[in-house]
Amino acid sequence: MTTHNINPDAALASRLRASGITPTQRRLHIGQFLFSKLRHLSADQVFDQVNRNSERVSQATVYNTLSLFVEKGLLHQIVVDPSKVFYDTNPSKHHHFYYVDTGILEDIPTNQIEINNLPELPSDTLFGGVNIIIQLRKA
Amino acid sequence: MTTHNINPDAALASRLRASGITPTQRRLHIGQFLFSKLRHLSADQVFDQVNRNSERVSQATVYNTLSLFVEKGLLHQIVVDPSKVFYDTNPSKHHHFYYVDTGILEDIPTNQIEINNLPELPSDTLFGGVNIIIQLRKA
DNA sequence: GTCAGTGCAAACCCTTTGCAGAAAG
DNA sequence: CTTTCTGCAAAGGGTTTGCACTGAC
Repeated sequence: MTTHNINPDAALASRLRASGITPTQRRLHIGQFLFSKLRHLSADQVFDQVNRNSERVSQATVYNTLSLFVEKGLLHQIVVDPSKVFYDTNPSKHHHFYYVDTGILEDIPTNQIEINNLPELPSDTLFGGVNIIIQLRKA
Repeated sequence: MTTHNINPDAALASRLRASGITPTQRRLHIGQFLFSKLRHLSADQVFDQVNRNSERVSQATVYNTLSLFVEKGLLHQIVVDPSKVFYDTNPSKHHHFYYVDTGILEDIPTNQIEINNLPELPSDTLFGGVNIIIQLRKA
């Protein structure tokens, strides 16, 4: 069967193409790493991990690729504070716990949280999303 | 009456002392400007405004003072994204609208918004606050 | 007089950019 | 072959820091 393909790169390549991204070697390599599980990583962490093995990817390419993936909707960028920016591979709508002491960001399962009495939006405006980050500290 | 004082600096000085801040000239000057009304300003905007008249305050002092005021609870720091950090003089608990197109941050009145089904916090953690920023775009 | 606060300029961190060489199609 | 991508290193923006001077008390 021609549509069956056991090469994970091929699957990812299709996914990238479907999002309008040319599947280059570097992007496939970064993508394989990112999308192998749900993650919350900084650009720096991605850079380190992606250069663990023989493969070599520059900082510029890591930044460019992450921005591109965000722009095309494959990743979400989560800003905790100016020096804490994470890239989240969980594609579903959800919010986050941020552990202040450890600097770890964690998903809050989608539908647990619920916002009521959302104020009326000012006229001539459209809802563009909500970011909710719940900060947690050691007990 | 000895406790009556029409000098606004004196009132602010007491306020700063009450928060454990030595009321220096620079801090009073920055404080007078900030606390004269509800504001959402970047460090840069504070620097500009505070240097409008004869008074001269360095960048370092503006940054130090803003951090000190945040640490002592007189201001809140609102992070929209890494290059959009605001200092909010509204002391009450509230959330924000962020106008993506204009870069303006605006308060959502305190009690309008309501979060339900807050998930149980992981064990050994304390609630450390929630940040909610609702992004708005032009209709 | 002592300790904290301030200004200046340099240092910093993270991210972006310019440009020449490499890869995609 | 043409266009897009990539690496390198330099530049950029916003914030912090080191140090000598000034001000608070």
